[in-house]
Amino acid sequence: MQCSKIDPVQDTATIVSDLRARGHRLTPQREAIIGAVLKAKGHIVPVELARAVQRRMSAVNPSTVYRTLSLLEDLGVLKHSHLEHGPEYYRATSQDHVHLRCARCGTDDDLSLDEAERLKQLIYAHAGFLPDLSHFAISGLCAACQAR
Amino acid sequence: MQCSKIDPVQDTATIVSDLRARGHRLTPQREAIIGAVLKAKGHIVPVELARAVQRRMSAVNPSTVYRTLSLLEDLGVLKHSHLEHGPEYYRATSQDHVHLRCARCGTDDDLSLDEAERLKQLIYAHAGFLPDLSHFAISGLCAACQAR
DNA sequence: GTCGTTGCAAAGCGTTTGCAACTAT
DNA sequence: ATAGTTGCAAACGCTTTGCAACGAC
Repeated sequence: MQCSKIDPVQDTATIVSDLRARGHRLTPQREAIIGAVLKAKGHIVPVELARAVQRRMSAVNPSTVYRTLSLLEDLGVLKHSHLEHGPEYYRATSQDHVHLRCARCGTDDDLSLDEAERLKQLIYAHAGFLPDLSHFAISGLCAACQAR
Repeated sequence: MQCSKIDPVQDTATIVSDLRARGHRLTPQREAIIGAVLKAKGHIVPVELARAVQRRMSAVNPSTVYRTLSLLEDLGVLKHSHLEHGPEYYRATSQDHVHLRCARCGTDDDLSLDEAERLKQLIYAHAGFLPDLSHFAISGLCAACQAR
């Protein structure tokens, strides 16, 4: 229930030395990609990053971008997210609800309408942002799987 | 621990008559696909549904499944979700945070750590489900865009 | 010079589309 | 008989992979 993770500032220098410590090399392409990654706020969508990098550096092959992203994941600079990969369609009749899916056992559950409403309020209280909860999935661990 | 879902029952019969009302036809393939859609709880991932249908009915072409899903969307049986399409990677150093993205203007915002923590608590209170908020994006409308 | 890295091209996967054959009505 | 539907094959966009050339060290 804690979320006090210290956020070590990750600068190019640190990443590059981690890279070298593992016997990897710094190439102009990697420099550009790392730069783009650090500049990105929030999430990183591979295709978009690939395009962004290519805009700055004429000819970086997409495969290089993909390979570098996965290298950065190995180095611990990036993490892969399965969270938002998912559903494409949902039943039109279903009311706003928040779907909970256990990442380990795959069990699905929903917040009650009341709980969903409170969640909505909580978010709305932040600068009046109105979330679209018409369909919403949150990944995590169910009680049973946490115990294991 | 179940929540009260008041899911207006959408049965095959209703869907089929809507279908016909629009001048569409009922084929064995569509029957199978509709059956699978109704059986699905929660979200529907096209590829998975396609495979599920093919398991039951030897030779349904994937394109038929895709076309039927989009037809069902036209009929209002399904809705398309853009919500969870997105990010693949996120910075490993970033703290748990909840990302808010305005669907209209694209502005990004984050809940404060405190707000994120309360959101986590709220979800945790439901059957002890521990959400993974390490990276999380919620779509909706920012205050400015609601006004427009 | 070594060996990690790159670009290229080909292949993979999910999805879309054109078209001729089929079939529910 | 008349459209709406289907399967097939081709095409598409994103991603991965094998391989030879390249270049950081």
